[in-house]
Amino acid sequence: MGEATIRDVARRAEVSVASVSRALNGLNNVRGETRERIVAAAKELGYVPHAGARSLSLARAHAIGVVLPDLHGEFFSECVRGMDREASRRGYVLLLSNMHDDSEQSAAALRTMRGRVDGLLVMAPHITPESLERALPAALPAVLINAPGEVAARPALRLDNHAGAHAMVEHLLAGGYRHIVHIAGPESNVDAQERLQGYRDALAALAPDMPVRVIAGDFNEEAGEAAARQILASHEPCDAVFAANDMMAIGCLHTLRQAGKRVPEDIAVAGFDDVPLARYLALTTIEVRIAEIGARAVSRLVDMLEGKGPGGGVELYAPELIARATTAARTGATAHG
Amino acid sequence: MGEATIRDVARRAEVSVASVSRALNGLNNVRGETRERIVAAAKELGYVPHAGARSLSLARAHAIGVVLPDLHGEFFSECVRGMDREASRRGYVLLLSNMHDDSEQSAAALRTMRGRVDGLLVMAPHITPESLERALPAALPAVLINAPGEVAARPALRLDNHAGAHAMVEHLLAGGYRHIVHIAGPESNVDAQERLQGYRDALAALAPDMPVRVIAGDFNEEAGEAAARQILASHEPCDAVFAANDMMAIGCLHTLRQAGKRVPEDIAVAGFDDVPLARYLALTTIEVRIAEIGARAVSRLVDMLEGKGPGGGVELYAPELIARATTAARTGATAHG
DNA sequence: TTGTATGCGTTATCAA
DNA sequence: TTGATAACGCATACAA
Repeated sequence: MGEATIRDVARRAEVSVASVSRALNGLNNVRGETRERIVAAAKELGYVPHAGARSLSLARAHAIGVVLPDLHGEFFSECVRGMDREASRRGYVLLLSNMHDDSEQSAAALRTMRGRVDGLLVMAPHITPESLERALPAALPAVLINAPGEVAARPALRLDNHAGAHAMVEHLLAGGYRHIVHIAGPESNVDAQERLQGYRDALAALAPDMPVRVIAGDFNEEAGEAAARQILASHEPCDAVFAANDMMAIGCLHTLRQAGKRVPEDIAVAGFDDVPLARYLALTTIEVRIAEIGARAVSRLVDMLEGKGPGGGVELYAPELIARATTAARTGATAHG
Repeated sequence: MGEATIRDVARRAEVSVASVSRALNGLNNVRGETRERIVAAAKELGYVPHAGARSLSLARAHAIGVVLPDLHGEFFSECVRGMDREASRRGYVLLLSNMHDDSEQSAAALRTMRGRVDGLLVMAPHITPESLERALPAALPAVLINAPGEVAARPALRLDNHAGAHAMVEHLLAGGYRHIVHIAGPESNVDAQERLQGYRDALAALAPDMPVRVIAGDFNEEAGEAAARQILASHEPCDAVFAANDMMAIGCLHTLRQAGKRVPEDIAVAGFDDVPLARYLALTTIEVRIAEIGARAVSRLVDMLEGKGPGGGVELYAPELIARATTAARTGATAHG
């Protein structure tokens, strides 16, 4: 009942399995006529090599394990899309596993990868370096994406959140905004941490006299709405909001407008990520080319696997600011407002 | 250098590999004291079973191959998320492969799955049943999602596009709209075909005196923009547009508004899919619970693999209409206009 | 150029 | 209760 094996092909072509293997793998030490017979037999039987057996024999699975957290939709798919594109280009398959917040589950996810993949791509913005290092099989090559801190000299790709946040604060100041409030992401999330720090540092460097004001959030839209209500209720001045991601910015935007505020005339709003929604709402944000990062991560990992590169080092990806209507410059504003 | 194998554990515990296998797999025919020694040795060596070897021996990989087309972002991720959730719940891993339009690549994608997975989940709204049947390994259980036609009695999950489109036309007519134009999706896409047919059938059944007018599209925003321009330039009456998906509806919506049309006062607009954007633009649409479909597909496949179900048959998923502002009822409208 | 035999890491069968 | 050993499907060193 099962599929044809290499032995069936050998029998049909009246040769040994070794010859079949050689012929089908394109080795040159096989006579032309023999090869033809083998190829014909394989075709007739619809023979497809058993990848599992093959990888056991070769000690290469030509598969890459991908461990991602529960990302926001668009982000997740774009990342996987970029990875898949590069992986299939280089002859690898992707083994996917969502990593849930539970670090126990994460470890289990990593374990099931053993013996199925040649290397790992791990995005873990919320796991401590220590527990990540513990869960990561030492012998398995891995590329880390947006992991906090340095993990055991593993090659890593990181979004330059700090630079992005810095650029955004600079942009707002240049537009004439002075009292910039930051809605932060989850404290345990390294992206959120770096964006917050970028905000702080930019303010300290470019407008040291202006107040630093941070409202806690969790990357969800509701947090943005709550922050907006807090800002509206407060008596402290605020002419611009910089949220740590677009979803919070969007929630904030809506709540402000519903309360009768004009954006950006009364108060500017900016986000981070450039989700598709951002374009439609004309929300100023920071573009994160996540698909590109995913593809690059695969490329680096495959280079390692094939001994083509040293692998080491952290690569930083600079995101780009997309200025839109929600932060249009105040009339008469100058760069040094 | 490599990871510890079962033999290393056996050596360390001073038992045979057979005992190690038994102990670690929870068989009861192993003495308590022996089991403890084995477990201890495994832990000390950080032993993790080699899934590849295991699946070769068991003839079960505990992996599911997922072949998806190049879906719109949110759709793709939601689908995979639903699948992953159910798969990990039932102890399976997902092997992912984007299937590009090229049917050659698709066949290749399916081939690389052989020997790695126990079953297949295939979403192929744009491949003919014949070529899909040809590419599908006969011996591999598979569940089809939104595949055109019946493929070799494979169990299938399908979105009831026809019912969704029908419901939308009914909704528009009830709102007092009479001249409803449909912007179709790609001709080769079965979802698009069914939505178009639903539109035709609903109109024929509920408003046979009203004109059927279809503008060709391709599911992209630009097609919606082009359709809007066509509608604006035309002298034929049109008070509602029903696009085969949200992206085209959104493109249409923007172009109409930019041309000074009021929506829905001058012309109503509706889509299909309920992408996140739709909510923000208050676009009436049809909600497609794609994650649920993905999870259900996994569930059915695993049932088949574990002999728990017959598997056969086509399951239809009824989508739900989400009425929003872009199709608000005309003042004074009645259900029978 | 071809075939034989061994190993990849596991599980399962059969004896002991 | 344990151990030796034959699969699983393939690739490859070595012989012929």
